[in-house]
Amino acid sequence: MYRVLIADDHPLFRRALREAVDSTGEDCELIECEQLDQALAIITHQQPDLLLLDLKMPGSSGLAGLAQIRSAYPELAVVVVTASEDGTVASRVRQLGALGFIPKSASIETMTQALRSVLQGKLVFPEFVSQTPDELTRKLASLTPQQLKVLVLISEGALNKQIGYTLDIKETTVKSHVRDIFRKLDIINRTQAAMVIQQLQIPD
Amino acid sequence: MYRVLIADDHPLFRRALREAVDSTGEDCELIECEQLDQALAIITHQQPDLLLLDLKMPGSSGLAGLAQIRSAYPELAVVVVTASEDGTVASRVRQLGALGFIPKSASIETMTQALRSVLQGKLVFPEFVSQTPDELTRKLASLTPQQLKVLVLISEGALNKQIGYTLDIKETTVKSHVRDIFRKLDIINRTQAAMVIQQLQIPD
DNA sequence: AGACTTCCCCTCCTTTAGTAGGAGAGCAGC
DNA sequence: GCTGCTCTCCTACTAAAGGAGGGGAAGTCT
Repeated sequence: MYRVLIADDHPLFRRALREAVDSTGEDCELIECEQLDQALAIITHQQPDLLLLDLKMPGSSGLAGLAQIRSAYPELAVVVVTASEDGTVASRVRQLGALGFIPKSASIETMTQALRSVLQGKLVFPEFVSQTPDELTRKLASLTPQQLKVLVLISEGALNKQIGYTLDIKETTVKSHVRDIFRKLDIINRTQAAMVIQQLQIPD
Repeated sequence: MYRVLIADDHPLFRRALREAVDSTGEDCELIECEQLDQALAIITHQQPDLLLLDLKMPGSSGLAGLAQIRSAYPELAVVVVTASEDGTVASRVRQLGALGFIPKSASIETMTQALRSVLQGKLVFPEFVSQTPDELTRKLASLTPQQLKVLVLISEGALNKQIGYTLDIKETTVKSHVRDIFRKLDIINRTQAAMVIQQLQIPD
């Protein structure tokens, strides 16, 4: 009995994913949400076994969300389902520890088969996915969950004080995180930090 | 007798553009360059009548470069030639005052015809180009040439001091420009300024 | 000539950012 | 137990950013 969370802002596509999950023949309880922060809340409280994640959702499009989830819940199995066919995106998804990458152009049957493979413990990625590690992704994966949260808020133009308020920590703590982030990403100020996140966005 | 500057980093495509210009039947002197800063230098010193500009060149991909050129040399005729087929990009190009938008997928004959039309004073844009003004582009177009230079440097993570050194102006002057930029763009800090530029990047 | 814009520079001031170094609590794994 | 990691918070400091306001020079446009 698996608990599966589908995170996608598109209702029709959620339906397609439901079908694909049902067709695997596994006994699955389905949960759905439309936004990344909803997904994070559900993961915390309901502890699903598998997450089907769209990379482009309102509020947070890109790999930062995946990095946050993977960092905070390393035991959770994640399969990325996205409209992007980009090879760079797929290999970064792999590097961040996702178990599969399914293009939205795939048929329901293909998705079903891919999900079956993942549930059997196999990795499911397109052949063209590069194996060579990406520097940027590697650095991103080295950040702790809290550091990723801070980084995302920096990239939204937030002040340290605002970040502290949002995460309910002191501004001095924020500064500590910021300094550690700079060191890990090998940058010197928050403007550059913001651009790291921007580079991980998924183009429309 | 027209002086035409071709700014594109792809040699084969520059050749195609040369052919297209030659085929117009106009008497044209051709100049070529591969990077945006080269283009800016050539415009300053050789004062071409027409610029064929690729949006994606090493160093500066996106609409910021076009905005800089349009702002600094409003009399120069610019035709954007790009691999992007995106409608948003095309309408922004139009809003920034370019005279034409030619997809790289077009045939040489199509390009030739488009260039003829532009030389006759016509605007050449795909039909799907939206007419409704884009807020972001409107704000960007309101910046002075120097402010655009400062904005681009901000988006590269440069300090005010570095910007002053690069543009050979005092840091206090940089601060004045920065403040004016914030007011025009309706933002409050340089991190947000950097993301404005990032949003105008051309996706790969 | 007058109005206007742009650019440059200035002072004075407050706030924010960033550096350096340390330290305690909690928690997982060995 | 011990180690290591993470998160938290602290002090004290320097550097950078940002706000308000003004002023002068050069050019353009009417």
